[in-house]
Amino acid sequence: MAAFRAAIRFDQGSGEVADQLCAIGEYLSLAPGDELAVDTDDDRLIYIASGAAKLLSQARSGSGMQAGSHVLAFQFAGDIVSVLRKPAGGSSLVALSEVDLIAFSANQFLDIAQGDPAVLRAVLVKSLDSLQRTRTRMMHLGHQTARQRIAGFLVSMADRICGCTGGKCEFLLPMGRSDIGDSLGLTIETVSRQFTDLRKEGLVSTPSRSMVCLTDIDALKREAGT
Amino acid sequence: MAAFRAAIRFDQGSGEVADQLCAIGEYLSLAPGDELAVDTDDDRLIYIASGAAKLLSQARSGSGMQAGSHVLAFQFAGDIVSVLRKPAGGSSLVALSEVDLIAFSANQFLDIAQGDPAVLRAVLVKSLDSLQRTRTRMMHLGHQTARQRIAGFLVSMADRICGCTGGKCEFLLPMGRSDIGDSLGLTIETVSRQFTDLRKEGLVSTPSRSMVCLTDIDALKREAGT
DNA sequence: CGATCAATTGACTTAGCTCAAAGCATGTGG
DNA sequence: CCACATGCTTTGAGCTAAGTCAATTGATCG
Repeated sequence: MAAFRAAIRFDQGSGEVADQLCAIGEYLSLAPGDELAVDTDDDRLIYIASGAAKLLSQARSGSGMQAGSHVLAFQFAGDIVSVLRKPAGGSSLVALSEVDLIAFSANQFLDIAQGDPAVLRAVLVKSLDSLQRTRTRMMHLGHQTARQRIAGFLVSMADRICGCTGGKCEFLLPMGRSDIGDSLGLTIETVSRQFTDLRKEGLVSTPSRSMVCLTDIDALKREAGT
Repeated sequence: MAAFRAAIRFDQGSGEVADQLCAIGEYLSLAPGDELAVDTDDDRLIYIASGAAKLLSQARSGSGMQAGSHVLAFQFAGDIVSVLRKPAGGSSLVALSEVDLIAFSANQFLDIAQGDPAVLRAVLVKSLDSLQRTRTRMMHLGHQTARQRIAGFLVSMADRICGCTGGKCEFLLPMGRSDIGDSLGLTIETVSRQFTDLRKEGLVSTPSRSMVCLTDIDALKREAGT
């Protein structure tokens, strides 16, 4: 919870508001594959305390058909995610690893945060940032080749998972090829072929299924054309 | 200015804050093709009072090279747009038609709005909505065919330009094929071919270069697969 | 040590891009 | 008011990157 306070800069505001927020937050743990129970009444704001998750667009079709449930984004510890209720093109959050999170009703959260403009402003700035990142990514999705997308994805994961922005780096990918492809608008096969190419060129190695070693992040950045 | 007050729900707050905001807002008019002068010091929030504009991603490369300046979104009267300064993956706003707008320094705006949580909250909710729309669009960009993108684009323009969400509809597109293609991640030629196909199927007609008549918006929605 | 599911590889198809050549609007000068 | 010039738009003919279908390999777990 201390991390949460830091994340939205409660220190700028009164401790009282923080306490109120803690009171309405639901503290939850998810096992890999678990989906955050959908609340159809209200949008929710989720603070991810630890672990990794994927944010899915909720496909239409009430029952089993999996027609068109796509990965919108991956989320890691420290992220604040908004999960919309069904009618408003709802989304859902599925754990990729063991995940600890705090869930708020968006309305309740805003009602309380309104008592502390600093908190509200911090959340606004965070969401404007998020908007910009998403816009940039959207632009890329429309104009990048498969190779650029994969290179960019790896660079981004290196940064978000182990904080590396240059040189060498090695980490476990919490998601499978299928989720990667889905989030980048590519097929599993194309993802795999790109990995193979990068491997042949010595930019990447994959000792196990989910472990990746990036031997030259700067070269990958160049490949990504970002 | 009255429209602006309504847009961000100043009525919920004190008139005083509205007055303060009006004081720091720059009221500007742009002719078609004009670019909003870039402010390198500070991010800006722009309220579009009338007209249409395109939001561009600022390509790197200081000088003339047009390498990679893409259309991120189209904006119409009533929209609030955030234009980021250079270092932060800057963006820029270019008028498509005669445009009237009000420009704020983001920081100044937030400093004042902080005095009125209701305003801050309204802007936050607007930006969370925007984020969700952008995410949804991003997902589509990754997974839709050219035909679906064009159909979706036309449906969206019908809604935003003349408020039509069904039946027949007729309006002037303020942007050329090139901007359309760019915003959808397609080439001019592909855009044109899709228009031709839709024309042959009687879903669309184009009496002049920039005029379009949609004969069946609902059918287009089905085509868009949204 | 198999059983199972994810990842890889291969062969083939295709949507959309590239390059190139007309067609049409829109605007300008005679 | 008409002829021409310019810049969009449309159309055509390949080409290529990525998707599809199908088979194989390899990892992970009971």
